[in-house]
Amino acid sequence: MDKLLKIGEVAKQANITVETLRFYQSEQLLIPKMSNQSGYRLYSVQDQQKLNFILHSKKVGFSLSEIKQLLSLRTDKDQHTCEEVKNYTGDKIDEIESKIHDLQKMSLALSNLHNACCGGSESAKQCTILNSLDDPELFANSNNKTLGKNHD
Amino acid sequence: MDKLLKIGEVAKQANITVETLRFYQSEQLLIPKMSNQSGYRLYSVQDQQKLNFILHSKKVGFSLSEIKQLLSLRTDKDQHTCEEVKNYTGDKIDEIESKIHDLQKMSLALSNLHNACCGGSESAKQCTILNSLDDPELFANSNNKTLGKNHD
DNA sequence: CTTGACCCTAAAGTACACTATAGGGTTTAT
DNA sequence: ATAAACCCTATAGTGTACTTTAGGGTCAAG
Ligand SMILES: [Zn+2]
Ligand SMILES: [Zn+2]
Ligand SMILES: [Zn+2]
Ligand SMILES: [Zn+2]
Repeated sequence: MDKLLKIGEVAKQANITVETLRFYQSEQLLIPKMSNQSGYRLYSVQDQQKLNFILHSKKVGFSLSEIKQLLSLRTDKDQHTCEEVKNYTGDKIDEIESKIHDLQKMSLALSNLHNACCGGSESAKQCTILNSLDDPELFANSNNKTLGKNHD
Repeated sequence: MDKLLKIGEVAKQANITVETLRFYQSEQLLIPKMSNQSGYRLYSVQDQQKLNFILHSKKVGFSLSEIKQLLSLRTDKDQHTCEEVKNYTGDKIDEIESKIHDLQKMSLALSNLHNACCGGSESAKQCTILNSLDDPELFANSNNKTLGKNHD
């Protein structure tokens, strides 16, 4: 019933290498059970969910040691007080909200560039609308200026 | 009129070290003008905005080489066609939206933990509500389960 | 019963993003 | 005019997160 996958199958599904999975084990991030007749690693569905969390967290800029702490909130509850859990999660939530905010600004700035550009095969140097936003949009603290379309 | 700051002042404002700024120059990411009487680096307001963009982009998981490409959209327009610009920005926007999505899931999962935990000084092992969410919330593909409050 | 695809450990090597060190010039304030 | 506080270059070293190498076991298919 509890489907266990071997390292190669997990790696393939997650689009990472088996070496990365062994590395995560050596770092105590994701510890599968080991088959005691073959010595092979066997990953449960929960292990695969955990791996998903690791990969998504990495993508948005968390380090492996931060991810380890996040995972330990669930796994090592008895090592923390409720106060610690509450403070830590509160701080992380703030951090995440700030990342979301930064990403929304970047998305807006790039959308302005994207919408302004005609997408044709000529040099973007000629793209006057692209030229017209020559100071701010891509940078932080940008304002929400909307632009028209097309060249010249 | 154009206020130029020395490296130490810029570093202090951005809360990074002068070595990092010199490193960014060596990587062609942020190239200030050099005073030709003292040989000191002089950073313009635009340079500082650029630095802001670099720092915010880094925070959300972009590598220095990705950031360099993003910056080059504005700086080296003549080296790209409109088509390239449009495709590149389109792809980056998708990537950013996906990061936002992941962060929103993490935020929700951590908020559930945060709201469930009483914040008291006892071991979180005792925190039955924290115990009750013992499989999914923190992990990817989580669903939006809302929890009550308090211990026992 | 062997061959190929897969798995194992241990240890060395690599890419990225800094960080520190050595040796020296510039500015500013007393 | 001299000393603290700042700046410079060049180069070596560090931490993180893998990646590769070397030398073997395991397992399903033919
Ligand atoms: Zn264009
Ligand atoms: Zn165009
Ligand atoms: Zn609690
Ligand atoms: Zn509690």
